[in-house]
Amino acid sequence: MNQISNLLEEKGLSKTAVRTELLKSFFESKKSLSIYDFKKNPNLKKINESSIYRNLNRFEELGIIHAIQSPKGFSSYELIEKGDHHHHIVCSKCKVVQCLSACSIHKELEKITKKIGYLLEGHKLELFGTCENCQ
Amino acid sequence: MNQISNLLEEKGLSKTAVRTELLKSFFESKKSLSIYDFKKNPNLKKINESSIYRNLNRFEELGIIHAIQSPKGFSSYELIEKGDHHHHIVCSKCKVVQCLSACSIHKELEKITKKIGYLLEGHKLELFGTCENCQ
DNA sequence: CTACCTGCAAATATTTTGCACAACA
DNA sequence: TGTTGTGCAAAATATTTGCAGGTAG
Repeated sequence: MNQISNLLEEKGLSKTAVRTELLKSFFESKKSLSIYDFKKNPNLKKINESSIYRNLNRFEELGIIHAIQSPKGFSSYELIEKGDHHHHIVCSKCKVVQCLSACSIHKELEKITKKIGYLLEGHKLELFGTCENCQ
Repeated sequence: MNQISNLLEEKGLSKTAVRTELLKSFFESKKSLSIYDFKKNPNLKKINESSIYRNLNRFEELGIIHAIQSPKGFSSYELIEKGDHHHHIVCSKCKVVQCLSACSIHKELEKITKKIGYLLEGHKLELFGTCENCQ
């Protein structure tokens, strides 16, 4: 809980029930969370949606979380953590999203880009395929 | 144009004005297209949005295009292309975009995804770095 | 002719905004 | 006490659906 108070203070946000509950969700579940996850959470289900959206947008501006678009067309959010860089594969049929194990291609890409004089800083990779169930 | 007729026939779709115009857009512009691009296109701007959405969904089910979610929260679509597949690197400073030589990672990604039961159909990779001049 | 396709209008889903009241510092 | 946050209702944006008439094969 101290972690949450500190984070809010560091970012210059006042400590409110909504923000505390939202951040608690993020710290407790390491996966990405959407408005639907918050609406299922008993501690959050009676909080107004606009407050949730407003706070998520604020957290995003302050670099606490970042938004990713789910293939079904709504936003999900996850804590910005340094280090755990990895990618996702999306099933073309059922749209389920699965994490791949830690990214192993960066070194290889670095070699390719060095050849043409570039200094590689980052990359973004999205995979599309068919999952086991849908094949 | 024959390319479009053939594709429609191959997929068992009747040839209509809407489908022809949509596919023409995809073949002409190799970048991903959204509903906004179609509404700007003079040949498509008077076509009803629901027809566009219905056909895009159909094309997607049939494996002609795939949807990607734009970070702004709407869908964009692009042709699923066999063959001339390659990636781009964008310079963080001057924003110049350079093509990389033909993509060499697909086989490797296939191995990774096969391990978790997925049949890989495609991938999208964007690189960010600093070009020779800007370093 | 008959099945499929399209336009229109309405419904649904997701997110944002304005305003009045409430809580924080 | 004054600024900032929240709930509510309505608006804005993105997409889907039902139905009635039109078109392709």
